[in-house]
Amino acid sequence: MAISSAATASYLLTALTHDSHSHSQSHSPSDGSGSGGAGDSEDSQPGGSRRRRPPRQKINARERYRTFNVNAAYEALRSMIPTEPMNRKLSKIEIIRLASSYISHLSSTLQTGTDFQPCLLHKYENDGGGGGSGSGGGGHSRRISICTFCLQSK
DNA sequence: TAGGCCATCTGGTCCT
DNA sequence: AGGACCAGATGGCCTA
Repeated sequence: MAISSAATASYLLTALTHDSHSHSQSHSPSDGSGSGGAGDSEDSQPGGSRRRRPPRQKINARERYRTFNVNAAYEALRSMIPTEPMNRKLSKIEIIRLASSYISHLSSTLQTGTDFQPCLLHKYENDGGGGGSGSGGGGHSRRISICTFCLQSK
């Protein structure tokens, strides 16, 4: 992560628009045979006996740009999740899980009309129905799950 | 050093 | 046909 910068975005865009049919972009994160994959994406084999593969640079650049956009979306989502401290580093899976949990928390806040442990209150209010609010599981267990954001809002 | 996380490459599939 | 999306593979970086 931590790639979010206008410079990176502009680099990715120029890499896309310039078609990148040159090996001179050696300052890029990985222009041809980077860290991953088979690496021999080039069509120039010394022996020349191998079958030529179509140049992948353009496709790779597009994929990099797509990944950049995905990461930008992760950052946008991350910025909406309150954490302590606020700039705490979150992995992608943590962002998704916490965002899901935070949405549930906000939903409970709306339905109960209070911001003091709304998830707990909401659970008690719905206890008669039998269906647990979210969290899934077997449904038979009586475990009380403590909402992270309820704990934070003390 | 092992494990987690990530970026990148790559080939396949679906869509326009 | 070309682009978008996806999942698998791979290697690098960081932390406990």
